Amino acid sequence: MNSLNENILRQIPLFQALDEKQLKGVLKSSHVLSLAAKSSLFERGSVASHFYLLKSGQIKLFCLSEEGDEKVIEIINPSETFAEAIMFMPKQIYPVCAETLKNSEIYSFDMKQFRGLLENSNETCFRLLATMARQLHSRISDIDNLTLHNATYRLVVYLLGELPENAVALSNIHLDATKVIIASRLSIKPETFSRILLRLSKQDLIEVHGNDVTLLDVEGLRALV
Amino acid sequence: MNSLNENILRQIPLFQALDEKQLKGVLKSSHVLSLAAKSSLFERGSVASHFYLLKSGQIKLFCLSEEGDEKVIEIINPSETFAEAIMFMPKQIYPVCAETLKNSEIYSFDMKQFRGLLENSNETCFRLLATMARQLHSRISDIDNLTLHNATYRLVVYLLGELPENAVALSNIHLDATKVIIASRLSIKPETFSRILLRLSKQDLIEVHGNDVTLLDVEGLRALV
DNA sequence: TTACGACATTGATCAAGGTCAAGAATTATG
DNA sequence: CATAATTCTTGACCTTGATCAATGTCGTAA
Repeated sequence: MNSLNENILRQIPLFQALDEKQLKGVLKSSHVLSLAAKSSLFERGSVASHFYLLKSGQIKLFCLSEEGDEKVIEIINPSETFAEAIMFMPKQIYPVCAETLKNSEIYSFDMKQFRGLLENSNETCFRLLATMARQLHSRISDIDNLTLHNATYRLVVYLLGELPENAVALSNIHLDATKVIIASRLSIKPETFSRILLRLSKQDLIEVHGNDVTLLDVEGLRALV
Repeated sequence: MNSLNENILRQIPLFQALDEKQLKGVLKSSHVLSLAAKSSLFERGSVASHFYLLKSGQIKLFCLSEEGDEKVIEIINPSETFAEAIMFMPKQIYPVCAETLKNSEIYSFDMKQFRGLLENSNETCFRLLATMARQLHSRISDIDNLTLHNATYRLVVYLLGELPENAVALSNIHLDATKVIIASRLSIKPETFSRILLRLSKQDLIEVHGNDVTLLDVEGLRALV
């Protein structure tokens, strides 16, 4: 079975507190979208009527300047929901753009309908509050990094953050997006990104092979931040 | 009557949906704090057990770097609540520091107690969701401005944002915080802030007298952004 | 296999804004 | 009112990371 069903929804925190009837309602008002890589899902400023759950693929949420420069706010990976917060914004308008980075399957949910459910599921409200609190914290942390720390710091923090919990010496990290995208997520230009990786390599802190980065000296990296 | 009472709470959106009994509960578990200017209310990383409503005065929420540099995330003015979102963060820890900018009176509310109320007031959940959605949007907009726009742009946007709705030609703006604080809010160094104001003055776009700024040419300013 | 396009690297140069230091202006305080 | 303490401004200089341009690498499709 390829289309959205109850079992899939039950895996997602936001939907876990819904009873069977509510879940059925969500399913009924949901749709599956299949988009090729580099397709737009929504534009900043357009009317927001749905929020989303990524089934497979990858999506970037980003802002554009007048000159066409792009800033990636967030990279969405499978089984993550996004754009839920807009349900409660004063204007029902997407504040960022969304575009697929890979071929993607996306579930969409009707905001109005879901808002209705929330009125009868306090626990789901709590889950949404938790989701939004996490996002808010993450954005504050982004601002902190942008304003109080330099590009190298941000990149090293990113690398260390990609380490699995059970980090051992010589841990390997796979960059699961092009370097241009990751650079933009960190607000670094691709050229600078490349130069920083080179410098860290020369200092024997990391080793880079394409999109695979080996952290040679985790302690040394931690010392930088 | 100087201390917190129902009438004050009923003015604040977050509390408006509570019934009388709930409101009484909130009052019972709340306290009033009086802090002189430049006092710390809480530190980043300390355990968060209360959220706050500013009665009078002014407070800055800010981050500190290892070197002691400061980034003001938000300036809190009277009848604004803050730190509510922490109730729903994975760790009950303040993610920023808070310090008074002026002598301040602050109401504090017990998070645990309020969370309990939320379980029985769906509408209050909705109000909190709306509050947090607004904050999230505001942080995203900050990131957009930081990464895609330069210091002059940010300052001009700030000035235009301070215009009252019914903006007329030659509108006057009062900077209700020291320039150092506003500069930090905009992530600009005080020296640069001062230079930008000077340049805008030379271009006859604004006129500065101490903390009062007259926008001489609103159209011209809008053209810059 | 080549040829094309996207992604990545490297070098040379530049500019925005930061830093440091001195002085002016404003505000608070005894 | 005088003096101290902030806050603000201005000048000279510097640093980070951006920009521009050229070249290299890799994967895909004809």
